[in-house]
Amino acid sequence: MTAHANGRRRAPTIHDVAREAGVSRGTVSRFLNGGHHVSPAAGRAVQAAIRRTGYVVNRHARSLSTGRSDSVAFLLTEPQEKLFEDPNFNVLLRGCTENLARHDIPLLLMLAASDADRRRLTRYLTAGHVDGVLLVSSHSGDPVAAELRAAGMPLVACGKPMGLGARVSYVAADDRDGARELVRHLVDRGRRRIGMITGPLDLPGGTDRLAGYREVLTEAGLPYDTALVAEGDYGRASGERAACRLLRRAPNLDAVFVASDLMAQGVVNALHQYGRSVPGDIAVGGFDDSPTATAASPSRASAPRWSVCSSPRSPARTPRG
Amino acid sequence: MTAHANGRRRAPTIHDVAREAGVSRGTVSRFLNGGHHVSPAAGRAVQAAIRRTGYVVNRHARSLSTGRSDSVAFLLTEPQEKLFEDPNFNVLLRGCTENLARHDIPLLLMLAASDADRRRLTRYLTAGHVDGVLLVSSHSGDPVAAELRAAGMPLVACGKPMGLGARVSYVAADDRDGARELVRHLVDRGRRRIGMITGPLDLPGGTDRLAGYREVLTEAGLPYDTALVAEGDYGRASGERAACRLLRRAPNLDAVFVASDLMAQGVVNALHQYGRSVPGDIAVGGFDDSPTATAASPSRASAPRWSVCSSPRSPARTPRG
DNA sequence: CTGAAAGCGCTTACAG
DNA sequence: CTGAAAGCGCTTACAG
Repeated sequence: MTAHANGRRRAPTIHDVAREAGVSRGTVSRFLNGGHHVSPAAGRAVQAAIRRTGYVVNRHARSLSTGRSDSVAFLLTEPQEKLFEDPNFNVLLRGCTENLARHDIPLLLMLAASDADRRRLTRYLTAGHVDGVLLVSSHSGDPVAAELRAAGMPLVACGKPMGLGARVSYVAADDRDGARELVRHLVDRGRRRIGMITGPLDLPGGTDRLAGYREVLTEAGLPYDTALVAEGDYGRASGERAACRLLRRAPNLDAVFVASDLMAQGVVNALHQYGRSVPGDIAVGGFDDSPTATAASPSRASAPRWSVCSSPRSPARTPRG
Repeated sequence: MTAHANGRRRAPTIHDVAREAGVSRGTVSRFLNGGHHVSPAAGRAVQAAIRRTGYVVNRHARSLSTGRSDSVAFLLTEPQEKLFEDPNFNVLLRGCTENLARHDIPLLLMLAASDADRRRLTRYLTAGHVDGVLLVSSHSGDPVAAELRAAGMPLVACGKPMGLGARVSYVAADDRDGARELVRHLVDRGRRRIGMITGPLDLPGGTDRLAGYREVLTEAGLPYDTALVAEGDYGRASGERAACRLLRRAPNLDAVFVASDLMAQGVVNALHQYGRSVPGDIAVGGFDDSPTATAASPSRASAPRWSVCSSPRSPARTPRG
């Protein structure tokens, strides 16, 4: 008696359930929405009727009536190759999907590559088609965040959004401390000439991880030598290039802290090409704790911690709130 | 005058547009749906009114009325770690999202890990919440395909679904020919002891790529030696293990055709550990043409072709069809 | 606790 | 070409 989508049999509605249960549609609806003000007997009747008819709520009708969409957007505002290449992205996407599914909230995946996309999507999102937005972007000056914020759209950013007048809630890795842990690990293993390949230094992930690195060196009584530091962009290729620069400037390197696992892969490639063994000659530590890293040939050493920061103005709230 | 989602100002409706344009709601709606039976003058008036009011269609209302949802599900029915690790997955996901966006069709991402998930999602999907399903799963005996098919849900599978009573449309790589190209390339480069690491041999991706490999060897007058063939599961780790087996059985190997880029990474790792240079001592060719591969240290050699196969019973159709 | 009824915003025959 | 009106399936005050 299941309802078939493409309509052989008309899908059962709340009306059918009501008739079957011998109650009014209002009662069925109340049962569906928490069962408040529904007698136990009526509740049982409705439940049975739902089972018999194979009723499934029509979400469009519900949304029209309530004004909620009961869905959330996962918005990528990027030159997307970067993010799709990033193993963190998958972890994030999976985690969001799974947890929303638990609340019966579908995840709409949206990509904004061009400015035209950005405008179109901002319009779409603020038109009430979703109840909230998870914003994922690597460059944190993203205008979309500000626009969505201005339109009053509930929003959580992944990564600390910089230079944003209106503050937004965000979730980010504890960059400084994660870096500290990893560099500390290298020091404890006896490494003394520890280089670093940073992320872009105009982003918190770049500066904060560098800060953690410097701190630990200082604490360990090791010199901070700028010849040992090179900047990358988190991509694999940039890691490879940065490693070459580092090797030229400091051939006696015995370890490198790399600000992303993806760059770390490039670093390992480069070191192999230069005939250095890893970690024999040079230890390599990558930031991210990504699946890629845990599976990579020299196994991982780090596990960054995560912290949730809610801005005072816009506390994280559930879409259903 | 933009409509704000969380309701400071009530979002403008078709009604507001009609009033503003001096026409009826029916005319506005007709304009919105292709502009048939709308005079040029009325069309202009409506267009202007839409701009002035900042009107955006309420999709829930539209869906309730039309019975269409104008959305498509991207369904992953897997032990998901596997797929999320697979670089092909991202390519697929991005391509689908981008192309659907062009038709204003949002992509709902859904993951089915457990059987409970599978039941829940099948129910959700067949309840008419989406117009069609893109089914992504690696083991092709997936029961979900059959269920969705039986419920009359428009469906396209990624990869050839095996052993499915009801045939479904699918899109798949041209496994045999892609393999042929790559192995031919290795032969042309003068390699003579070419090994292969296959995918699971109970799937077309496993058997067909192996078939392509055998064919080219035969054509090139090279012997087919089972000692040179090992089976993997497409994962990185399995590539590493298979490479070790191969090296033990055939130390004089001078090339390996690997049935996935991910396994190929594992192979390269293993070869390095055994002190073999790549591609100096041993050439490695991976199937997939994934970003990972194109960026990897020994650069790529292959580019599999794609073929679209529509089953006779269920021709691929657009959700709007 | 329960029912009758209005209303959410749109589309679509149906008359003109 | 255009308007008036019914209808999509649900929720939610409002009376009882």
